[in-house]
Amino acid sequence: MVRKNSHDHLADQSLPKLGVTPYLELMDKTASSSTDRHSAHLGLLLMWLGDNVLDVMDLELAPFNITESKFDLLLLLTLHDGRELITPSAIAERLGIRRASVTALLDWLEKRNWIAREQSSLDRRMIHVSITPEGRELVEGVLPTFWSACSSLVSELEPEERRVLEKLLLRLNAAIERRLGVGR
Amino acid sequence: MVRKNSHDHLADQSLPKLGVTPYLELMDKTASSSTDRHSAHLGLLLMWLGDNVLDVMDLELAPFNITESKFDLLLLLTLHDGRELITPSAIAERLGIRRASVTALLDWLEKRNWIAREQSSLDRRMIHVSITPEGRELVEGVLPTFWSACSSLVSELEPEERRVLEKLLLRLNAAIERRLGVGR
DNA sequence: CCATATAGTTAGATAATCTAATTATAGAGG
DNA sequence: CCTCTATAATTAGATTATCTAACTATATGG
Repeated sequence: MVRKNSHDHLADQSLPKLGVTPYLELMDKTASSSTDRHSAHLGLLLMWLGDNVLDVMDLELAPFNITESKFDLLLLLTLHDGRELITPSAIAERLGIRRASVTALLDWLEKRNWIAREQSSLDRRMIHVSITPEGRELVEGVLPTFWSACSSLVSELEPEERRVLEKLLLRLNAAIERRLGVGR
Repeated sequence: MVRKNSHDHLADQSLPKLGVTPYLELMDKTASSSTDRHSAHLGLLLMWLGDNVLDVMDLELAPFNITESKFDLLLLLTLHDGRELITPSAIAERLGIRRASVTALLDWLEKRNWIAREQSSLDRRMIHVSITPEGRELVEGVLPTFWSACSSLVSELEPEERRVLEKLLLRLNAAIERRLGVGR
């Protein structure tokens, strides 16, 4: 959600950076007694980081005129390509959104000729969604940037630190996916 | 972005969960030679986790009929309250969005009487934005849930692991904020 | 063969963003 | 003191990503 575009003049006025301290003071006054302060502090940090991470990714993909969500869908189609019949319903279930929302995404991608819809001959209520050669070409063009953007997120850390972080994030993510009922 | 609401029947058809392996295979084929595979893998995981973390937070705040973005703004006003003059321009700069977008957010919050606008007497082009007693009341009502939601994100980990994670996330976040030119 | 369930779409809404244009005010230079 | 330009905020109009509810077409079980 955070984005800063160049032109359009910004205010001279600017708010001083508070850092995390005022948040922690507020937490002391307002958190339930059953809430662990250290955990909440870490969770807050994780949320801020999550926000920033998604901003970086959208910023990196912006030059390709595609958002992370749409690219994610094309990647899904790429990875399942040829393996199973992909329907809008299945996509909706996987992405955790409504079928109507998938229709909108597919309309957008189809208009650019990156995906194709084909009526299933077995059950004519169903639509088979597939990525087109042009879609595959786009994905191929974007992927090197995508991977380097992923990698740049953690370039700050030493190899050993990355191994430690990976173990921790895997566990956190598994727990959260269980909670949300999603998963890739 | 991922949300699953109850009613509305979902497809029987469902895509098998692929896990991370096909992503890594694809990475081997499509990443630039200068991209470190382990880093990219970790970054991918960080992005997925970021997405899930934001979903959890919005899900936890949903019962209060406020989104994370709007709550974030109210929190900003709370923390700066009385300290400095807060203008729409300053908010736009801090949140990394345009002034026009801030106008829309403020309209929404003002309609609910959670913030107030007052023309500055020093420079009558400027608006002083402040949180109202009702706004403060809302924030107080939401904060216990907010902190417990933060804390729940990392409840999976042991205290020692949390300390390790905190050190790593602080460094990652500092680097990313520098890159995006944002910060709290 | 009909009732009901399912797949997908359409219509219409909301949220969060954007750009470009507009209005009002401030301030600087002649 | 007047005018020009810069700045603050808003408005108008657009896009993206979501939602719910209603609709259409098809399948299937009794």
